[in-house]
Amino acid sequence: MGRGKVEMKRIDNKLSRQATFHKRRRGLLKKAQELAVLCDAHLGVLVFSSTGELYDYCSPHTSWSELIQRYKGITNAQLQGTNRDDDQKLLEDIARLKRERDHLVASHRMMTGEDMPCSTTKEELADLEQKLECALGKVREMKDKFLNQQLEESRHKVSILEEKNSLMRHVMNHDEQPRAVVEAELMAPMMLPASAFGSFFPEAEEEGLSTSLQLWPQQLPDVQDPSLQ
Amino acid sequence: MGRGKVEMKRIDNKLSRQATFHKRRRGLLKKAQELAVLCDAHLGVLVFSSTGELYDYCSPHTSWSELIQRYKGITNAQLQGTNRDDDQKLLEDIARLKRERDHLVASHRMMTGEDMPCSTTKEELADLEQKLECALGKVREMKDKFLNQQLEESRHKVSILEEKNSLMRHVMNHDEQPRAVVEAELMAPMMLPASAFGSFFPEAEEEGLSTSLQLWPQQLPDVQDPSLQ
DNA sequence: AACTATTTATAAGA
DNA sequence: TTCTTATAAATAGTT
Repeated sequence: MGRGKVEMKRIDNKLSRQATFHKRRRGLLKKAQELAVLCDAHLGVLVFSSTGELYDYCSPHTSWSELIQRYKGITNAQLQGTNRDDDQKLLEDIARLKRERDHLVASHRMMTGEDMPCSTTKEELADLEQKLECALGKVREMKDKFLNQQLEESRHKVSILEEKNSLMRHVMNHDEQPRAVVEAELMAPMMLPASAFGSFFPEAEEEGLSTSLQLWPQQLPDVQDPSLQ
Repeated sequence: MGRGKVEMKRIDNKLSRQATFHKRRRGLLKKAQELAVLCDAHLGVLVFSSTGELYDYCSPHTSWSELIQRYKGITNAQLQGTNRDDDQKLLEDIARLKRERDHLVASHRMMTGEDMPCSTTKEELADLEQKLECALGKVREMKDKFLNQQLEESRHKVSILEEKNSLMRHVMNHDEQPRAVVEAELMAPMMLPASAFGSFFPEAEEEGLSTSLQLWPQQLPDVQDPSLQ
């Protein structure tokens, strides 16, 4: 329901992903409350944005703890009917996650050309090469954008300084204005965006956003708990 | 969205209330999964009909227990009936593995230039560029080695065939030797390495080595169990 | 369940 | 963000 059909997969562009998240989250919570009101149902919706913000809705006449207790009651009852072995399930989850992790680590090694599995074929190598070229292009584009931004800001700074400079020269040559006024103006701090020499995305510093990625491209993360290896 | 506007209050008629519940419940769960897929959000929807039936949706990359734990963490609410103490350690392991996994996935996205965190600095971009260049170089080197190997083997094959060919010509022109001997020699299979047109590392095929990476550079792995996503 | 006339939701663009 | 608008989707009332 929009200007075009939309493919049901993760939206690549970060900005439109955020925009869509905002709109659809509101839509979802609205529909949830409509369902609760119209049909007198007990329900809850719990949403975390990718940055970890929490949005939720819980229908009238109930509460999250009640919903969760009912949920536990029903799912446990169902589990009891079949396989009552939660611990086993958790252990399986752990095994699966470890496999996933190992897979990702291996992917990373492959991507960096650090370690290629024996079975790699010619086609896979060509494919990998193409992916790396594409990634490199994107990163260079980003770097370029970044440098241009800094250059522009630096030029802005230069022009401000030149202006002050000429004003100063003028004052020194003619000494016509009351000195106090001129000095006050010269002392005023320059207002430049904080990002002039900081990170690529200035807003990140202001809002205290912090992803788990900051350590990146240094190394793969070390695993903290040896028992998990 | 229907034949008429609908007032936002409990539907009195029981039948239409049930019909609406059925339709809107499906709509809600569908929208929930769309939001999760499109925006990569972690979310859950829990619905109880007035007769107590349970319907729920939980997005990939999370689980109800995880959602509830996060909710608890944020709201500080003392929700009960969630986990037994025994499971606590296992759940912590799972949480840690998930964090690791998310970190790796994010690294991969960064590496492919698909998604760069806001906090990326100039230095990190340059570093990433350098890493990608290095990786690209390694992959190209490997491809080169691979092609050269195939070329060499192909040339070897050519030289063997030429030799046989000249032998044949000789026999046909002079017909001096007993035919049986010549034919036996011509029929012998050519002994070429198995890898001539196979994978880069011939020994893999013989020893049945198989890593979990074969699907690589296509995509990040899909997780098989929705409860783990 | 199916069918549509309508209402809603929302994608894209400003 | 927020508004607008063209369009896709959801669904109310009906069969």
